[in-house]
Amino acid sequence: LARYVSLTAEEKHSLEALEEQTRTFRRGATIRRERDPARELFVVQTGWAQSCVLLGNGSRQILRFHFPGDIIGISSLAHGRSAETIVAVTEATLCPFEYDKIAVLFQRHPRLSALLFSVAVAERSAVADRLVSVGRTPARARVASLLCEILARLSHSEGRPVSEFHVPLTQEEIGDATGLTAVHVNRMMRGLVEDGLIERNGAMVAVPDESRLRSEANFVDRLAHLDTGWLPDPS
Amino acid sequence: LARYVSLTAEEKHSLEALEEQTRTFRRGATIRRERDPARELFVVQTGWAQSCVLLGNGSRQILRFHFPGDIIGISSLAHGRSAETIVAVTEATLCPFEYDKIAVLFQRHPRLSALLFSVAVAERSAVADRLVSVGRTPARARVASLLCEILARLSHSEGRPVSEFHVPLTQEEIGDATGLTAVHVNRMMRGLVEDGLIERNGAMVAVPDESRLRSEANFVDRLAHLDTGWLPDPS
DNA sequence: CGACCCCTTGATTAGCCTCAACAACCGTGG
DNA sequence: CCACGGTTGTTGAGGCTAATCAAGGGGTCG
Repeated sequence: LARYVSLTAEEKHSLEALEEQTRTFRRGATIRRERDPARELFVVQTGWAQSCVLLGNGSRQILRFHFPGDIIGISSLAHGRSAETIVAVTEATLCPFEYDKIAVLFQRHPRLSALLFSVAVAERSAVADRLVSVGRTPARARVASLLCEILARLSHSEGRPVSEFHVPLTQEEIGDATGLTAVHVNRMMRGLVEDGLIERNGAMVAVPDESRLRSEANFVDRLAHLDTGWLPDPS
Repeated sequence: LARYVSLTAEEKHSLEALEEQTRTFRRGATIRRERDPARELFVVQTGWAQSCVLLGNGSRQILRFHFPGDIIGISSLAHGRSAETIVAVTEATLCPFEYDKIAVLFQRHPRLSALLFSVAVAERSAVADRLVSVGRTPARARVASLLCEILARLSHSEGRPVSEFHVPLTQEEIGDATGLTAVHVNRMMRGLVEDGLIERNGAMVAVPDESRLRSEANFVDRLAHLDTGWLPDPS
C-alpha cells in the first residue's frame, strides 16, 4: 500500500490487520452517498472509483479518480459524514476499515500516521491542480491535463514509465472531471489525435511524446518528488 | 489556534513553543514562490494571505485565501518544495515554524497531530468545493459562493454570526479565485447588488439574507459540523 | 431484433472574454 | 496646494469559446 518508505515489520503488521474483508461493486454502483454518515475508509484493491459532487440542476463535478492502491474517503474524516458521492467507475473491489482503527494508528505509529498525513496532503495538491486546470486553461488543455494525470499516476503505481493505457471512462465522465460537456470533450480529443499528441484505439490511449502533451496541458508531476525526509523516526 | 477541542496544558505548551518569532509582509509581497524549497509552515496572525498558481500565459489561479488563525503551507509538506506561490493580500504578520517541529508533534502528541490532520483534510474539502463551483456553476454563482465561503469562515473564527464584513480583495483577485475576469466579476457583483443579495459600500459587504445567497451559490457550509469524535484520547 | 449506451458530427445559441475608454481614488513629488 | 501617474472600479461593443440542440451510427446486451 504505502510504497514511499520502507516499513518496519510491526508497522506492516498493523497495516495488514486493517485489511480484513473486501467488498465488490458493480460498474456504476454507488459506494457512498453525499451526506451519508461515514465511519470508514476504503482501500481500492482492483478497478477504478470516482468521488464526485452532484448539483441541484443535475450536473456533476468529478473531484478525483481512485486507482488500485489509493485510499478513499480521507476527506470525510473531518466531518463525520461524506462530503462527496463515491461511485465505482468499473467493477471494483474495495477493502473497508473503520476510523477507530486510524485513531489507534495515530497513537501507536507516529511515522505511519505522518505518512497518511502526506497522502492526504498530496491529494489536496492534486485537487488544487485540477482547479487550476479548470479555472484557467482552455478545454483542450484540460482534457490533456486529465490524461497526463492518469498517465503519471499509473506510471507511479506500476513503478515504471507507461506510455499506453486503458481508460475506462466515458467522455461524459471526462467532461464532468474537467468541467466540460461530453460533446466538447469529444471534439478536443479528436483534436489531440489529429495533432499527434495522443493515439486512440477504443478505450486504449497511447501517448507518443509525453513531454509534448504535458506542455500542452501545463501539467506538473508532483508525484515525481514526494519528500519523506520530514517524517519522524520509526518508533 | 485550534478551537476545536479543549487541549491539555501540555498540549498548549507544545503549541506555544512553536510560535517564537513573527514576520510581517507588505500588501502584495511574495511570501514564498512556487518551487522554492519549503521547510516551514506559517500561522497567520493578522491580515489576509492567498496561495495561488501562476501559469505560463500570465494568468493566475488563486487556490485559497488565508485568514488570521489559519495555517499556511501544509500542502508543501509532502513535497519539500512549495506547490504554490503565497502572497500577502493585505499587510500581514505571520509566524513561521519548521517541519522538524511537526515531526516532534507527531511523536509526542497523537491527538494534536490528528487534529492537524483534520485541518488538512478540511482544506482539501474547501478546495474541492471551489472546484465544483468553478467547474459546474455559472459566473454569478461562483462569485456568490466565494462571498459565502468568506462569510462562513469569518463567522467561524469570530465565534458568532457575521453579516457585514470587510473584503480587502480587488475584483481581479476575486476573478482569479473564481476563474473569471475582473470585468465579469464586476458585472456579476452589480447584479447581486441589484437583486438585493448583497449590499456594498466600498470594501464593505453586507449580506441581508445569507440563506438566499447560499442557495444562489449552491454553498454548503462544512465548517458548521466538524467532527472530532474520532480523535484518539489525549496522551 | 430492438433498446440502450456511447461516440460522432453539424448548426445554432449564449455566456464569458477581449478590447477600449473613462471616472474615482490614492500616494507621491513638485 | 495641486499636478501626476498608477491602481481599481465601471460600462459598452464585439468576438470567440464552449454549451445546447439535434440527428445518426456502432456496439452490446437482453
